[in-house]
Amino acid sequence: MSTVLDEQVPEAMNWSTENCTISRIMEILGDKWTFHVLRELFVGVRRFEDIRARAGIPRQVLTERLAGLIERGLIRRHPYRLAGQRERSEYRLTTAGLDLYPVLVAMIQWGDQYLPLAAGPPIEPRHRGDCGERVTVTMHCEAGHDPAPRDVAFRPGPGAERRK
Amino acid sequence: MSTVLDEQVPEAMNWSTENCTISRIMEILGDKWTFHVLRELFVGVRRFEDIRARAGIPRQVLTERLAGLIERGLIRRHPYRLAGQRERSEYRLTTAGLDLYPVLVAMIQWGDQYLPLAAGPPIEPRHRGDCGERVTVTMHCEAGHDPAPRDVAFRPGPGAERRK
DNA sequence: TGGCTGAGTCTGTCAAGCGGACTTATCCTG
DNA sequence: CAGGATAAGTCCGCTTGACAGACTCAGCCA
Repeated sequence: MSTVLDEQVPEAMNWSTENCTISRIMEILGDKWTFHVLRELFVGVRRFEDIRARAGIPRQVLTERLAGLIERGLIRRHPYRLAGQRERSEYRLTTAGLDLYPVLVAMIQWGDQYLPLAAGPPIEPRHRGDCGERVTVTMHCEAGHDPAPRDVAFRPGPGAERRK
Repeated sequence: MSTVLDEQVPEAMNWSTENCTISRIMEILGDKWTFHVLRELFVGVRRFEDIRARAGIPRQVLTERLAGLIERGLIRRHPYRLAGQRERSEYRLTTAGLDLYPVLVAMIQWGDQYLPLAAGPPIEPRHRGDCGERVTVTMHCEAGHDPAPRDVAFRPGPGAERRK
């Protein structure tokens, strides 16, 4: 069933994609290996060899992705020294990196719903310390509602630019 | 400043990455073009040529990404016909696709904080209809707290597998 | 002195992305 | 009916990046 329509241009067609927030984030995160690296750091694996072996990343790619994440300010190098060994580096999330938590939690939540495993979720975000309960993300608006996905829409904001 | 430590293995090292939820999602989303396509669909741009031109995707890549998203169930083809033209296809988000809203909102929220534009956000998630207020995501745990990023940790869940 | 180890660098191969040209199907106009 | 327009692709050759596997380097230990 196809409906005959008069041309009705979606509002978004008038706005540029040049400065879109999603694009600018994708410059940083838009790559599967970067996300694998972040996952390792989020679960506490911080050393080159450990990350490489667990995530299965080619060494060269890992080197390059770590450098990119440092440059973008999501992680920092932190020297450490095991007893009887020379000093080496590990990589830790900065505050900016840690603030990606809601993104990761939202993804895991989606994955648990749409790509579930018979055995249950392999990884769970939890409130640290005494509480220990599961953590989820929800959307809510400034008027205090909790809108469902269908009730949310992306609109151009003050920084939107018209297209040429 | 580096501290001398005894070897202390992060707990995550014991768990397999094979079935990790993040990895499985990255099979679907872990690619910058896929995200660009989703952005277009989320803002209401649904036709091949419009998506291609706005996102700057090579045609071949777009064809392939749309096919992948259909196969994964995030979007569906929907025939339409403009007055005086032949029938063509457009692409729409399924419920599974729409349920990525919290992920996109979380990303935009991060981007607005760490990659801000002088002119303000170019795109804003808003509650549709009468309300119209800005939408944000927050993390909260089942005990009713709203933990900060530093107070959240990923732990192995029931589906976690030990590493070989 | 020689060996071990973590953290890389180097090298050649191969798949993927890329821009630009071409194709196809259907509609409208003359 | 011929010709032109257009959306949605496909085809082509070039270049870039991923990849596996070998090699390097620095400091520690025996």
